[in-house]
Amino acid sequence: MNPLTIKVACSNCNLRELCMPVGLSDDQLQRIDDIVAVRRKIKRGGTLFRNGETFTSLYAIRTGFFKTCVATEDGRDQVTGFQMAGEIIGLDGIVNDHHTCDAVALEDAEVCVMPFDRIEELSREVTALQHHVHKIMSREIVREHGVMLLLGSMRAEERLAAFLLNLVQRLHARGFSQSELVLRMTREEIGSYLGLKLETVSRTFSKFVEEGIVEVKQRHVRILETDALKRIVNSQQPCH
Amino acid sequence: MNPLTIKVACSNCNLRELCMPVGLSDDQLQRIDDIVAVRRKIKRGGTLFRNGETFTSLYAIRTGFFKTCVATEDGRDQVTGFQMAGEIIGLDGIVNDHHTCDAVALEDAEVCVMPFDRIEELSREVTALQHHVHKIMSREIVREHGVMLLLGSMRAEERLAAFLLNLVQRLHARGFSQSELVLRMTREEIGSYLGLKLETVSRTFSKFVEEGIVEVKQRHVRILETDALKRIVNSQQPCH
DNA sequence: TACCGTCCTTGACCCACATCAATTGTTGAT
DNA sequence: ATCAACAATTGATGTGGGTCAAGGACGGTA
Repeated sequence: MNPLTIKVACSNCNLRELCMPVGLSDDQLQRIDDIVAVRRKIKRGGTLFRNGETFTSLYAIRTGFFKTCVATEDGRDQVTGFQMAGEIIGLDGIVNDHHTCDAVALEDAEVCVMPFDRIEELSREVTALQHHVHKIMSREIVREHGVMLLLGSMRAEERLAAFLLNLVQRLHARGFSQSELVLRMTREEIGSYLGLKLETVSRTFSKFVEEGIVEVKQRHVRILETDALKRIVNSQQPCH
Repeated sequence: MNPLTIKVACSNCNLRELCMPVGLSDDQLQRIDDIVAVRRKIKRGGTLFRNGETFTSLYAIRTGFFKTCVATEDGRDQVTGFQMAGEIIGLDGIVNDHHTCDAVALEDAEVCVMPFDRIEELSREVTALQHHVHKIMSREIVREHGVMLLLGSMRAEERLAAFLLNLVQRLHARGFSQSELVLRMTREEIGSYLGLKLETVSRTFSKFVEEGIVEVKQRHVRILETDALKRIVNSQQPCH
């Protein structure tokens, strides 16, 4: 259940500026260190938590890549997000003390386990942490607004373009290329996230390739024309 | 800008159990009273806040009905939610100190203005309030997961059925009928929320009427067969 | 090197919903 | 009471993306 666990600290973590508030004193940083009880490794395909499981902690992704997905009783499921290093998952569990989605590792991953009662305790004392927690939750709400806009009003090409731009932008913020990326998820998972079938995702990739906007070799994607993707996203061409 | 404002208190508000944590001491309740600086009235069609405006406060709806919507640069917009008495809006503004959506009153409304810095201040001292704030934000995240599932994987009938069930359920929790409701929004707004065109919403209503599941007279809806709606929601009938 | 399972691509066909258009019902202002 | 503006319904037609099906590419394993 709880395979490899390692004791560690945030204060010297290179992802600190992504997970934690900035401008903390040494003393405050020290206390936050104590929140991260342990790290936990998840193998590719393994789950960090599942729908229905008791909520105890938030998780900061240290390495690896996750998807979160919700399901209906009748078996359909929907990918609600893809998360990468420095991002926080588990927020869904706070309301009812139970998780309402699954978090699945798309590659071998490692997360920092942050017991939520400890977070609440400390954020009563460290104002910057308190505000940071609020911001993280608000950011998730705003992100989901964007997904709703995408699902509710965009065409297939716009969705995929927006998806690619979002991914490279986040990767770039982590020091990776602005134009090249390796998809960690299948076409089907992309499709689920974007409200499309995997065939449509594949066809849309092919279309972008034909138009010289991207190069695609399986999961390796190189963006040749970022501007073209941006133009596609807000083109509003429900034509006729 | 700030039309009618009235000084009031939560402690004797009949919506208390919807907005506020339960089981507070008189002392704590007293202090929470002080958070709600003023109330504010919004006329039908007016906006509580707009995309881009500086974020200062969360708002608890006392009376009336709101929609929130986001927009793309190219003019499309997407209704992200409908909010009724006892619900909290404005959470989107926390991340960047600016609102990222519009909140529009669909009927004359009144909200309690809760300055967010005061909320943070007091929730450092009142644990129950702190936890309550976290729950409210988490609830919104979970709600949006549900909308993503709806937009990403449901058919028109399922979407409308889910929408109606969700509305009556929330109205019922506020003491209204389980089977009868008055829609405060247009077909177009419903469509925007559900990722459908207004004609499709209208046709789907008509279909439900033909099947004897509901009665519809303009915005008055009477649900005759709740179970039928429930069956439609998780029918997973992408046919054969 | 061969085999297998998984993932991806592509083509042919079809349908749910969008689009376009005409009409009617409702509300509110004068 | 009349009119204008808006909201809702309904029909005819079109199309974007779903569905079904076949084959190809790749990675892991023996």
